[in-house]
Amino acid sequence: MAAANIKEVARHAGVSLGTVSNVLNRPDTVAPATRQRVLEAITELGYVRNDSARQLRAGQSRTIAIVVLDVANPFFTDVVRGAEQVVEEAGAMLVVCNSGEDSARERRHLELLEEQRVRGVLVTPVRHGSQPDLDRLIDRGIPVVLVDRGSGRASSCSVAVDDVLGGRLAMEHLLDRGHRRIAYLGGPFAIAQVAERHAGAAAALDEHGDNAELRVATTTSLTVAAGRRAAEDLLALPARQRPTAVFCANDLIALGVLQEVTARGMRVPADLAIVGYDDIEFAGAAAVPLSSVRQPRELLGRTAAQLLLEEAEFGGTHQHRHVVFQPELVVRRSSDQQRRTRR
Amino acid sequence: MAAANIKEVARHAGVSLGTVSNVLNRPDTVAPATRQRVLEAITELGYVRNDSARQLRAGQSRTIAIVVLDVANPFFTDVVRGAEQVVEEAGAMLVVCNSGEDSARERRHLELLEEQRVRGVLVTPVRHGSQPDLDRLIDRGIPVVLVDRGSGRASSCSVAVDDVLGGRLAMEHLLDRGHRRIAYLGGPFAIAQVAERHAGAAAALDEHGDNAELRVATTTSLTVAAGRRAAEDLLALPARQRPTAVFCANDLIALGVLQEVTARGMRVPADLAIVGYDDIEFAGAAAVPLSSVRQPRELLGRTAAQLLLEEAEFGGTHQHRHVVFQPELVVRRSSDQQRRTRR
DNA sequence: GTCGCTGGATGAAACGTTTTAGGCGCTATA
DNA sequence: TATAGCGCCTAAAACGTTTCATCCAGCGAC
Repeated sequence: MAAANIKEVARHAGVSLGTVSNVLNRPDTVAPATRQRVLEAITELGYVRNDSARQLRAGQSRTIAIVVLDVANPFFTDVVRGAEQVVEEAGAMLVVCNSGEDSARERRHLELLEEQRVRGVLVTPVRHGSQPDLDRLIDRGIPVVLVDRGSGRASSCSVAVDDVLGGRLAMEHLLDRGHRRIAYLGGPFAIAQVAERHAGAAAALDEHGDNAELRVATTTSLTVAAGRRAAEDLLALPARQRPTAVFCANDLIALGVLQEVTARGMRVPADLAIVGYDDIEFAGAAAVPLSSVRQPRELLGRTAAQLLLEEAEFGGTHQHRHVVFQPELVVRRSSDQQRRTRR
Repeated sequence: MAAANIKEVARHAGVSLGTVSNVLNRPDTVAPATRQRVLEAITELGYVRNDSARQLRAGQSRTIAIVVLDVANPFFTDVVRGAEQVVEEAGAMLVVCNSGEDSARERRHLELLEEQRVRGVLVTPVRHGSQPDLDRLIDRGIPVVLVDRGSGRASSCSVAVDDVLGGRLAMEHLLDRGHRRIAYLGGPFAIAQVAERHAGAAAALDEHGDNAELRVATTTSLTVAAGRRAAEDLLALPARQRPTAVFCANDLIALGVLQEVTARGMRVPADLAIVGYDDIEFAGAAAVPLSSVRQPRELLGRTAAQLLLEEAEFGGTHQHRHVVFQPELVVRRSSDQQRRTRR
């Protein structure tokens, strides 16, 4: 009932407190008979180790945290699963924190994690640019790995997918299919991924998009609901100005657009082509199967966790690394139709 | 760099260690001038409270855990978000653990959480029936709330949606649309929800299903992939035995079935009607919009968290409660077609 | 018989907080 | 002038581990 402590176990087994600790942590250094007695006392009293005390003494915990932009986004849940595998193999525990694309919540989480002396943090930051919160952690000696986010930072590892390339692939595809009025939907632009995918798209337009235009519609978040709202705005445009294709910063937005647009009786891709990003599991199963830029999600999580564990273990000699994966465009029906170009 | 502790802060500010603690915890009891000096010392040294020590002293942590069957399932991510709201308002921290429908992992998580002396646990258990792991926690005085899981247990609160009713609604709907060969897809049956939704379906069949039959196909998990596999098996049946409708234990399975079945050229709902469960956000956006049994997901999470906090606060006088919400059938195209009954 | 070694156990220090019992100087009250 | 009360602060104990320096008994080697 009341949590028994190691001292009571010791008394009960007729040994010293240090011996019980040895049974727990270095069982081979204690004589079999004694060990047996101690183990019996443990089960009899229902003793459970007090992790706070252990950590206090150790100065460090065995948990690793991952701070994601949105737990409900299938992209991140897959990243989490990847990280989980690696972390659990290493005997540590992964705690998942949700920033909800909100800097303040992100900071709050990082502070709490710092108080808990976590062994390391995987994080997809809400804003790019200077990140005092992260620097604090790093100064403190807590390893940080940026997830889905490249970085020139010399102070941490990062694992990313080339978002500029991803944006470029999507855009080239749409141009290739004959689209000339194209919209980019995503936001907020403070999120690096949003900005970089746009940059890629813009670059592709510069290079191959003779007389094509890219309209940008900023959303407040990367969710299905935000996608629906963005689609409404799009549909409110006079037909002649309305884009014939949209490239969305992620699949949730794309699915939102798809829902809204088909609900209003437009055909996809004939009236509006759509390309998403992430290739989440639901993209291929959508009303109109969604073209999307695929990222190796679980691999991203696994790699990030590996880098983190490595840094946590060999803090001194550790060399920061920046891993970049290549995205891949998956063309499905939502954009797979040639458009006759009107001149 | 090296984590400064409260003692150094005290020395730096020229006060005693207890005073620093007071500044941190009861700022109003210390004179403004002193408080100021201490706060300056804190920022100057970059002091961050050590949570392990705090907890050790307090005997309890301020974190609450939620153990879900599958972090990647949108149903659970919504439950998590609901719980998160409430927990954060209360100034606590929510950690999300994933059992992955695996009892061993569930146990491992519960053990770790017990070691951490969490303030409480929200859990959707992998198996129903007796749960020694949970009983252990409760014996220890750690409040447990069962989520999405009713219970006759007098030893904990629970928050659930009436799964038997949900199964019944789905089944009555399919019978009403004229189906006579119906399959139930879901598994493993050790998961209470799976068993109860089936029970509801079976009951409805008993009552209204003159000469109709319910075939059960057990899946190994509640995922899209499992749904696809189940659909393959279904399609392997000779046409005359093949069900004309399936009721799936959750939407992920239903989406898997939908994908596989349409890929093989069958029409939904004409050749096969589908009803899912949970009404996740992606259900309505599917290739064929999916009929589904809707559950109040966020509300479930919020309510569970509220009950937990209440129990954690008023442990002594707390009366366990069992909240049950009503599900609601949402009919969409995947099942909305009358079938001419052949006699 | 002495010495050194070894396997096994012990006792105490240390980790960084929070809390409690007091102490000190001052003011208001009797 | 004593006393009580108050505001502010201090010193020390306690939380439950882990670890490290010791200690002890037994034993083989010389």
